[in-house]
Amino acid sequence: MEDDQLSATFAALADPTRRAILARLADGEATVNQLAEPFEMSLQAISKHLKVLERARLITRGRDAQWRPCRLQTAPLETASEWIERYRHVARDRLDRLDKEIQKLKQQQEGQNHE
Amino acid sequence: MEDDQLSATFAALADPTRRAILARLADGEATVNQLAEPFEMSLQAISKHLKVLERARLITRGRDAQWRPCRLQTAPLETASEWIERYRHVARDRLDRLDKEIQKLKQQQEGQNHE
DNA sequence: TCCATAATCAACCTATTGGTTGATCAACCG
DNA sequence: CGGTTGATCAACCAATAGGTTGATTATGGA
Repeated sequence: MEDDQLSATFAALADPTRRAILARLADGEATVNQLAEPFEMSLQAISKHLKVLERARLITRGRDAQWRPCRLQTAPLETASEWIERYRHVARDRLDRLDKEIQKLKQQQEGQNHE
Repeated sequence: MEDDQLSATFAALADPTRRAILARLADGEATVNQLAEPFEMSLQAISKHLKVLERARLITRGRDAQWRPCRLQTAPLETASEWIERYRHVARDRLDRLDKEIQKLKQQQEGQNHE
């Protein structure tokens, strides 16, 4: 896990437990115990996962008596998505240009055949 | 790093060196030495990064004499992007619904004030 | 006040990451 | 053939990840 924001976001997303937690939080706030309920592992392990998500700014935590409700933050997801889309599109556009060049070369070859 | 494809993709993206390599490959094929050139670290370290990217299916490698040209594969990027977008939208839609409910409650309150 | 509940802190353990250096393999070229 | 270049393999190392158990903190309720 690296120090920059984008690396922290992707590292946080690279664990299925944490992704499941985020998926749950997309439906609304939840406490630590509620989030831990579906998993086999200890509450402390979930607490550690939440700390990772918090440091990656993917969640924020409030205070309601002894409960600490977790809330999803979508801003880092947006940044991560933008990074991915950017390079997907660069690659796609490049392939499109290559395709056009090939078409052009084929046409030129056609022309030569007819001479 | 986990065994499932999505975890492997995100884990691969969680390193700035690997992201820079992918960014370079979005512009077209490159050999290991070409990819290593901008970095301070050893060629072997880059080779390891490429192995991570290959296992995550983010790149494929050909054979051209003693060169091993690397090529970007966008399919895993698409899957990763879809995962992120899905939960961003779930969260956004939920907030929209909450907003509408609040509007409705406000209107009801208005009505009561006028009785 | 005393106890139960929610959650975190602390110490520990094992496996993995991300880097190093040195040796090796594979292909071309004089 | 022998040397050079491109790249990987192997062994090693320090730091981190992801889990455990046990102790601790904070709040609410009888």
